[in-house]
Amino acid sequence: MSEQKEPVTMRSLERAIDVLEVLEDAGRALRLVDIADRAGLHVATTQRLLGVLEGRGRVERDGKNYRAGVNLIFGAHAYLTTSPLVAASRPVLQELAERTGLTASLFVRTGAHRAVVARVHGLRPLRYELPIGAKLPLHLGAGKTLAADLTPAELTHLLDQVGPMTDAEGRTISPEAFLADLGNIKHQGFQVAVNERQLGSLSVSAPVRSSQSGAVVAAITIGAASEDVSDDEISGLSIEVRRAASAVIVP
Amino acid sequence: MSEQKEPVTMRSLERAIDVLEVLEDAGRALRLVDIADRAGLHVATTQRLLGVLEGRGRVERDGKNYRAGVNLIFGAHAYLTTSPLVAASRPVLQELAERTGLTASLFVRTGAHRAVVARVHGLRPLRYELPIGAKLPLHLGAGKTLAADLTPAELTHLLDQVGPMTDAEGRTISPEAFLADLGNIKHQGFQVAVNERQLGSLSVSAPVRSSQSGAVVAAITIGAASEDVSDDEISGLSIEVRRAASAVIVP
DNA sequence: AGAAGTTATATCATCCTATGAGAATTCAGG
DNA sequence: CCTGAATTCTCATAGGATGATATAACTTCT
Repeated sequence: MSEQKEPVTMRSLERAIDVLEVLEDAGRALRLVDIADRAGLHVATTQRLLGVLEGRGRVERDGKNYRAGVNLIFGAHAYLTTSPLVAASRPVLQELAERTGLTASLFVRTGAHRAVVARVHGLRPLRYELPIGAKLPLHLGAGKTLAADLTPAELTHLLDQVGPMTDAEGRTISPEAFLADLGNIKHQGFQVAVNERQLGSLSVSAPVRSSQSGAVVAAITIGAASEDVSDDEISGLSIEVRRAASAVIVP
Repeated sequence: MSEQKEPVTMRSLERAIDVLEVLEDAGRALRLVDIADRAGLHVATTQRLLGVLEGRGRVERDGKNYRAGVNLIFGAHAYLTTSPLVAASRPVLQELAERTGLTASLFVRTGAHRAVVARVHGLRPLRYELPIGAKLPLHLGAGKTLAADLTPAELTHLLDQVGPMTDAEGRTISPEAFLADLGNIKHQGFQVAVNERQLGSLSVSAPVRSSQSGAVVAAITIGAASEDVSDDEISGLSIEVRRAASAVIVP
């Protein structure tokens, strides 16, 4: 097997995206050398790329510090307003938030991470803010629901991409424990996470599947402060979440 | 004058951005030829660019239809969390929304358009949704507050970039009327707009200026349903908005 | 259904453009 | 003020992006 037709490639464009990803992941303004360094590019090349991106409003700078530019906002808007998945999920999240009173979210996997792409607050909002567009790991909370569907090969690849995994309490998660967890989640069809990504909070997640391929394309999650939810409420919540997840029809 | 040092340029990257902009402005999935057409590129070139962008999760496709991809969301998140302007404005918008009970927004100009980059709802929320990332014209509503600071040369350029201008009621706005409006706004230091972009709604805007250059870098606006605000309330609101706009300290 | 017209995908020789070394300049900080 | 580091600029070269062309897959007619 594997007569993999090699993917299309364009060096300059790939590199421009590398630069953007550096800025996106940095979370703060960076100087030229830092960007060049992190992207693994020559300084002159990096400068040229940044120059073009700046000219197009996709990068901004204050003096010598570069950061993400305003025009990047239109891409996100376009994604959110044209994605069939997001459109199909919105009413479902709405109803889920109403029925449970909790905050309902939709996560999408992208590479070795996941993104929050939709969110509806319930009556008891969480005290921490998790804005649309946040990039989160796959080994914590709802992430595992997304990871559970990966092939062994993809999992191996993921494991050495992310390096050592830890939870909110700083404890190390061994690859074995992680894989065992994924197995359980896959078997159960949903997942409960307590104090994983965020201390004092709890989440219940279930996978959203493509109606034709059956592949997991997203996860629906409800989140709450640990103290707001008793142990015996959880099974009821898991039913709600699973129902919601399967109510999303995505082609 | 005009010893303009010509800007850095990289054909392939510029074209990739052109393609992205086409998708961002389309508001729906497009087919290959349409994209090539709108971007003014050869089909083969467009296909190659889309292939790379898709490989990087910045474009997605269902069959033959291309649309914006998930990974674009991280760029917006990065902009919103690292822009000093947005950070400085947030608490001000918060207070403005509380004091007036109306929805307070921050707009930034980019080229011949403006973007909603921050928004805080007051007690009486508007009935139409204007999500973060929406791209709006400069000739309506708060747009004019941003346009008022442009140089004559930039205005001329703007005018033939946008073509014929109309308002929410479909009436044509002549360039002369537009320029006259800008003059008034510049002179007054704030702006009231009724039924301009959205029928039945009203907005009051004021410019946010850079503390060193004095240039207009953004606009703060409060919006309301026309019926919720009486004529004599408006001058009070304009004071609030101007105070808010000048309370934003941006380097 | 079948044909004509579109659209998408694949291939490849050519020329143009991105590249990175290097020099010049500006900046930071001791 | 001086020194090392970071940024900006220039340019020859190699290597990659380009688009004409060809083939295949879809649409849309009659």
